[in-house]
Amino acid sequence: MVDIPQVEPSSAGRSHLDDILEEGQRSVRSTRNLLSSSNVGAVNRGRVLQALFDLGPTSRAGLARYTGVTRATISVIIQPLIDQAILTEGTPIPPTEAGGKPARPLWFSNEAQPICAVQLLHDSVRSAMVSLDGTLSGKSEATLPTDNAEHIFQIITKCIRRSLKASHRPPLGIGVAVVGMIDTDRKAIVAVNLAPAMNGFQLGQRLDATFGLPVSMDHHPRALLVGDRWFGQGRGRPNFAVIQTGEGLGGALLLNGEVFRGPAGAGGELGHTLVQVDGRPCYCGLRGCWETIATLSWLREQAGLIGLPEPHEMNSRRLTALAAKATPGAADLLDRYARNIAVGIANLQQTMAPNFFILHGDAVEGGKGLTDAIAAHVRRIVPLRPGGHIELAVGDHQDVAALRGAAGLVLSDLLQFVL
Amino acid sequence: MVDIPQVEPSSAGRSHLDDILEEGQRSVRSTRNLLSSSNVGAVNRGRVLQALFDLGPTSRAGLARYTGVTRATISVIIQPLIDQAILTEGTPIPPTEAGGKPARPLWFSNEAQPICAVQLLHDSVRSAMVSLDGTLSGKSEATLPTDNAEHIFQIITKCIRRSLKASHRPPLGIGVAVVGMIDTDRKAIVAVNLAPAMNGFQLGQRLDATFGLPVSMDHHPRALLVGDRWFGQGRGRPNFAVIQTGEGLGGALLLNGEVFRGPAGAGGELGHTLVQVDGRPCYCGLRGCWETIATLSWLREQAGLIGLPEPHEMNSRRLTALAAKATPGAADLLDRYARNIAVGIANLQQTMAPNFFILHGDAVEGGKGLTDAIAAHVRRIVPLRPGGHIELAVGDHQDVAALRGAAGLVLSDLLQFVL
DNA sequence: TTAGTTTGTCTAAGAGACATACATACCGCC
DNA sequence: GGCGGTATGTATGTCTCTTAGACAAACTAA
Repeated sequence: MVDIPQVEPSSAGRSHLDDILEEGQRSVRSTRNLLSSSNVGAVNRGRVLQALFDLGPTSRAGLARYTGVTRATISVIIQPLIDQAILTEGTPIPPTEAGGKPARPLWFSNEAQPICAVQLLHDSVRSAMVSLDGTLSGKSEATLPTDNAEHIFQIITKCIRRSLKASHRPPLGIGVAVVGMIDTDRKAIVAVNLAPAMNGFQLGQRLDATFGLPVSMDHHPRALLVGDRWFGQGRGRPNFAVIQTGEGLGGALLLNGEVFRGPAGAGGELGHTLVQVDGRPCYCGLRGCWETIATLSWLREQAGLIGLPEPHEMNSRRLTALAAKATPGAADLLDRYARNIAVGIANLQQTMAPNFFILHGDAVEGGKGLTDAIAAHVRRIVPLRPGGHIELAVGDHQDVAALRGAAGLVLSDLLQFVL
Repeated sequence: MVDIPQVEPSSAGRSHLDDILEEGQRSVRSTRNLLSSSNVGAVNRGRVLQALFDLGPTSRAGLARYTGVTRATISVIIQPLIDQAILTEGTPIPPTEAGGKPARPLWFSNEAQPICAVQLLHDSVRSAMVSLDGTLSGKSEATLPTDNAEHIFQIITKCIRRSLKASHRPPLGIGVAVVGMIDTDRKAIVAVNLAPAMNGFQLGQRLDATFGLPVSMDHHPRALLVGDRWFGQGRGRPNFAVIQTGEGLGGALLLNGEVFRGPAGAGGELGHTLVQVDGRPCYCGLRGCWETIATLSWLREQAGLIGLPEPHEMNSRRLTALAAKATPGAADLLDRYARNIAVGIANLQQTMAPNFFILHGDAVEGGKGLTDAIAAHVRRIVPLRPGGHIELAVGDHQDVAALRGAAGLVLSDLLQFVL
């Protein structure tokens, strides 16, 4: 276990939205602290913004209906946000046949500050600016060395600087999605497979110090989750899960409108849940982890066993194509792969009942056929119960999803008005 | 699947605490509704009461420090609760060496209303009155017929009436712990094993109509969870899990201070998570459910296979005794049993990282030896990570725990001021 | 006796949502 | 064109509730 000293984060370079929402976060986060009248303002501002995100462009009256308050209240909350060019009024929408004054929809201003999104892999880093409606710009990418953490950090900051140039406004913050294990409390890297030089590196604190911006950081599946929550299929949903397949396996959960994070950001380590007691050995040292039967390495091994062509480069896309061409054994292997993936999803459904799953990673490449097969296996495994209709969906393309996810981390932190 | 029509619950016979806290629950529950100053009062009242629960008897000043507000605020919140005889002041506590005015500790009044707790099993019903400090009185029990739901309901109400006589004050509500599958939205029974007559019965609505009291209802593991949260080992903890073993397997989770309930109360169906793909057939129709390797029926079968005496009556207590007497095979079987139980706990830890587990049911009878063995297996299976120290504890005796749990359901509903 | 400390209460001020009334802007219809 | 109906957005006084600060009460230690 890597020893990680705790450091005070700087708070320089704060943005408008920051200042507005800060108060609401600090004390309201803890269940034991009482609410004060002044917190209410910050909390409600956050909720109105979240409602706007979930509904899309909406009039004051619409927001009032949705949030259960009077139109006057919404006006008071919205006005300063308009004054600060965070929101703008769109062109009035003609009323329905019933008549009435045209509604003036509110939405995030083009002038609003963007978010700097970073995706950190074991051998490369990618970054971009993400606007509040999910548009990417200023994409940048770099290969990472393996020698030492300082050198790696230099490359990362260079990459970020290139992206920052794409925006003439200072960003709201920097969101980092890391493919590896993270300590979300300390915003530090615990362990990245294949890149041991980064283990224990306080990336969050260093980025904060370098750019003077608030940093939000989490591991890859959780970033995909918040990306889908703000910009994708999960928009407006209070409960869903993200499952990422491919070389590894990961998951993340949104429960009752909140991103689930265990202590120090633990939880969601689905890849190493046991699905086969005394099963195949896993690289983690145990036997029968879900990873041993639902990743690409399993698929490649099986493809080799049944003599499919180029088994070492097998993946969902190729296997689906082979099955479509009626290659002997391909359809059967595809179904077994679907079943193996379904096992972990079913276990998660039994445990936490999110009811809605968004797939990311390799399995997405298998298309609707694979997705439907997985869904069918899940439904077969999970006994039906009231309110338990299970749906599977497919996430955005990996590249976009990851960066939007990193941006979503910042949004979640900013709007984390809880309750 | 049983079809369950929805019915409006009556709201007759409301109590003081009810009225006080009602407002805070209704609109604050949903994250999309905004807060109002008047909500703040209800929410804070709930939080102060929760703080008092978690801390034990505490002065106004102590509560103020804990909750981060001024003493004046606590006084304002507390005063009406004292006036209504929900709280009382205890004898003053002498100050420390530093001097100062003696603190007057606050605690729940003996005059405070109790809670009616009911435990419903497939063949019997038990009830009691539970005071706010967890004391049980007026215990009552009855065997249930199997013929039809109305008859069963009559017996249940008779049992409850006997318990109600033990209290001269009207209770805050009726809490029901059901050994079976529950729809918590509709407070209806979905399915009780071995008692199909009750399937689909709207128990909550009927009890409400009969007694004019608010009814809180949930399945057994979740009742144990809230029981431990209010009256047991989980007191004051924001995250922990309850695992119940024995004839069946169940679990429940407290996450970030809130009882986890999926849609319609789903979730925590740990017994039928897969831990052995293509494993032993389970009565649910699938193969390799956790239940197939970690319940008493597995233990009895294995005991028979290795020739232990009276295998059909084997349980943790007897097996532990046999192992202590160095009976051949007993210690080995006990360890395998511990390992099998640990598998499900480890999977839950990997998925949700509650870090603290309270065992209930048969495994408790195995004493510290079995508990330690389970803990050791869990720690072996789960890779260590920051903030991930795993602890196991043993719950109260089954009878007390279940009824306190049922009472805890009412408390949770009343104080459900969410974050 | 005096200074220091902690508890608990009182009062004025401030934040913020709510109810209500009102102006604005559109529809359909006579 | 005028009129009732309907929906949006704004202005005003009221209500709830926390906060800050002052103060009395009760105790310790020198």
